[in-house]
Amino acid sequence: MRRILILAFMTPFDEQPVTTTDKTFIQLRKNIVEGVIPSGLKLSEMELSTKYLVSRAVIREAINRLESCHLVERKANIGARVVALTPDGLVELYQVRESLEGMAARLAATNMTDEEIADLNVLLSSHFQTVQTGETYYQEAGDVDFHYRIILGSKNTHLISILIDGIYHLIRMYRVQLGMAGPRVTTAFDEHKHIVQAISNRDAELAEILMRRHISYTRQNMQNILTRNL
Amino acid sequence: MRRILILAFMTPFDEQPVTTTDKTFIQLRKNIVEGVIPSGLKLSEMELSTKYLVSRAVIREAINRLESCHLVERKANIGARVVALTPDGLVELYQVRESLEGMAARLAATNMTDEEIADLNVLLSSHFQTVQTGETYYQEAGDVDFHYRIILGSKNTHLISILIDGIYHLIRMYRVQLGMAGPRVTTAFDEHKHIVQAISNRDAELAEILMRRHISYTRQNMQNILTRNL
DNA sequence: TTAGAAGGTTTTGTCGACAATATGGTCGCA
DNA sequence: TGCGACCATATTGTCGACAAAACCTTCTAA
Repeated sequence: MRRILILAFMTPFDEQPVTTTDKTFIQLRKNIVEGVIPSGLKLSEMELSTKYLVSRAVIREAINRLESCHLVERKANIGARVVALTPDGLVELYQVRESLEGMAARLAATNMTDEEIADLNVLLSSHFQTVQTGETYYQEAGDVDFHYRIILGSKNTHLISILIDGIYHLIRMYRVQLGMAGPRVTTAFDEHKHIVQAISNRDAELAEILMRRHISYTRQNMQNILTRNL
Repeated sequence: MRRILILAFMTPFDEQPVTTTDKTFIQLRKNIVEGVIPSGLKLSEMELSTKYLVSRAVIREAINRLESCHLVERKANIGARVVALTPDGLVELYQVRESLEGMAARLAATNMTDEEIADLNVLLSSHFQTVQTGETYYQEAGDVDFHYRIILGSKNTHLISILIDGIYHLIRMYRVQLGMAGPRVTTAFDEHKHIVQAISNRDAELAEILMRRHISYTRQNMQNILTRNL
């Protein structure tokens, strides 16, 4: 049930949009992450308000939220534009991600309930099956779900907020727009497995080390693709 | 010149307020951090707009920014209230801080220019002198300045943003409202000195270890005071 | 020809009013 | 007496218009 939502919208978290601003924000974010609104573009409030059939106030508030996610940059009296994707930016982003998700894995090894860990193992099994079928879209969703569960398992609200509200959409933006369908998916599975084992053993230090290494590999992989494409 | 600003407003960074929203946001943030607007209070948009002599739209946007800093929590159709300060929240906050500032110190050891490191040593010396005079207000400002320089020295925009825009005001809120005038100031000086030495030697690993330890000590100190006060 | 100023145009910032939702109190009923 | 529905009130969400700032074009002068 919950996974269906994940696959459908790729916004795995119960951020139920209640106001029109919420809906507009989520729609804009989706379009930016997926490149429908291209990187670097100036966001005109008037234009967007006619396009999305809402008032300028709604657009303004949505843009403010996008700025909080670091998906757009805003200058007073000038306007907002979608962030540029650069190799340096990718490195900076992954430096932060490595540190924070390493920490998340460490905390998760201590703070996840036995039930949550059991669920994580179930997820890993189902992930293993889809890996064998070779459906990259499902793999991507599975990967995101895996990381999200560990982040939530840290039980640290600040950490969760920084990662999920703050940098995960940007990570996905790099992935999608650089065309990372991922030759690394199958190898990443083994890394996931070892991380889950460490968490199951409540080995916090090892979980952190393995997670950092896992993300470091991912970064190297992305950098390779990035330089190859340039 | 720059330090005068720091001492005057305790907002050490060139966030020049240009719009009235900027000014209102900064004013509200200051009042929340310093407890003039008490923790847990509901923020009424109408009330604030009459109090600060600006329109509701300005207040709304300011509140949105406060939410981005995690200084208020907002619920759709209900409203925003100032965050509560709890022992658990403090621990979570410092877990994140330790990880991120440790990383900042590591990156700073690599990325700071020789000139910036020289400036940091100058700051340390002047800090040493003020420590001897025993002026806690200056000491606090000096401490903040020290940490800010290292954070900026990391040259990682995400890290800088998360720490300075995101969690530093909340840290200061805990400090101010728990009355941390700080018996730890003088001992902290030695820790600062060793961190600067590591950075001067371009020893990234050591800088991270020392910074993490420094922040861990600070956390323990605050937890002691917090439990003592309860 | 180019640099700079002036004015018109476009865009963002701010405002007050209306619509929709939540809150609080009262009444009725079991 | 206690619980739930209903209505009045208050608060937030959304909108369109006005004010102010940035931009673009054109014109002038060195």
